[in-house]
Amino acid sequence: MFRGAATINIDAKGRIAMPVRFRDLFVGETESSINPQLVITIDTEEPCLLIYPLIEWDLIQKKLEQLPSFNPAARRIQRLLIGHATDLELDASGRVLLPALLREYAQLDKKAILLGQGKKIELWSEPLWNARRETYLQANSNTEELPELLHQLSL
Amino acid sequence: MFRGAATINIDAKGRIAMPVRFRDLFVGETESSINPQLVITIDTEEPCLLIYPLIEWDLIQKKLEQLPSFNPAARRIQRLLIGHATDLELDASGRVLLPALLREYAQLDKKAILLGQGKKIELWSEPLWNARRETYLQANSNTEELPELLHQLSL
DNA sequence: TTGTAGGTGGGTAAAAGTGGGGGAAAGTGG
DNA sequence: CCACTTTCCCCCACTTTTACCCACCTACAA
Repeated sequence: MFRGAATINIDAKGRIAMPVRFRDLFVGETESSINPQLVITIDTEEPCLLIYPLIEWDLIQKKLEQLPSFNPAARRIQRLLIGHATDLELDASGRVLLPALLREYAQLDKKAILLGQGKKIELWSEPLWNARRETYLQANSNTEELPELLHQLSL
Repeated sequence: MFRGAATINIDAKGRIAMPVRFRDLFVGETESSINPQLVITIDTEEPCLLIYPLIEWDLIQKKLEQLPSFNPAARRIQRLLIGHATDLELDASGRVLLPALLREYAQLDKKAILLGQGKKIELWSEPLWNARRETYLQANSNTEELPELLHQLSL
């Protein structure tokens, strides 16, 4: 289960080093490869990237493929998510090369933030995340907009 | 169950020593580690931090992850709470290093207050807590604003 | 006073993160 | 099919961070 934030640098080649505490959660269960395997794709609602362990992504893609083909919203989600999903492997020193297209989508250059989010990790450009975080913090929960589920939640 | 307040110092490295009477409540039940394990994250409504025993936090994170992914209010809570949640372990002398990002969020420097709050402990910067406490004390409960549940409460 | 336990400060070795050179592999064009 | 270019992977070296350890201080009780 992923959680927590980490600031990371993207090097001149467009690589990121996965923090150690996240690495174990990517362990590849395929016999073909020893290295941890992951899938990276875009978030359709925010300018950030989503990183899943390969096993998790497979389940999600299956669910996505079962959506009705003639529903436009479903097609949108399928094309965006599955269409941008890229297989990656951590190299010997725990790094991956981010595809140029995805790097561009999330406006990643030098400084970035990894946000653990349960089944996945989100990858944000640092300035974009800081801005997002600010607006989140200033908006004290509008309780009227919250789903019923949240009302029952006691932290 | 946590209760009561404790004043503590933050040392030059950003560490706090967990008071002994709180330590037992963090006992790690994982086989991987002997040391007490805890999770620390931010409070979304106040500039303070929340400290949970790992076991408790896992339950909360599970509930948070079940919220619908396409609901903005749910995403906000997930990103803020799970995104800032960090695993920590008490070291041999019962101390933990507070992540720099969280220290900054709660404006912690030298003097701090730990507030036992049932399932969790709150960590406040001392001046911020004193100010908060003042406003709480001056605002004698406006009984008309109290939710129905509170009216039925007999102390 | 002395012993013990909780709290504090800081040195240091090990681990994690970062940058970059060079060779292999893949892709491209003639 | 070969030559050339470009991408990317592996490796090494350096810097920074962090976990671990030890020593001391202080308060309280025997």
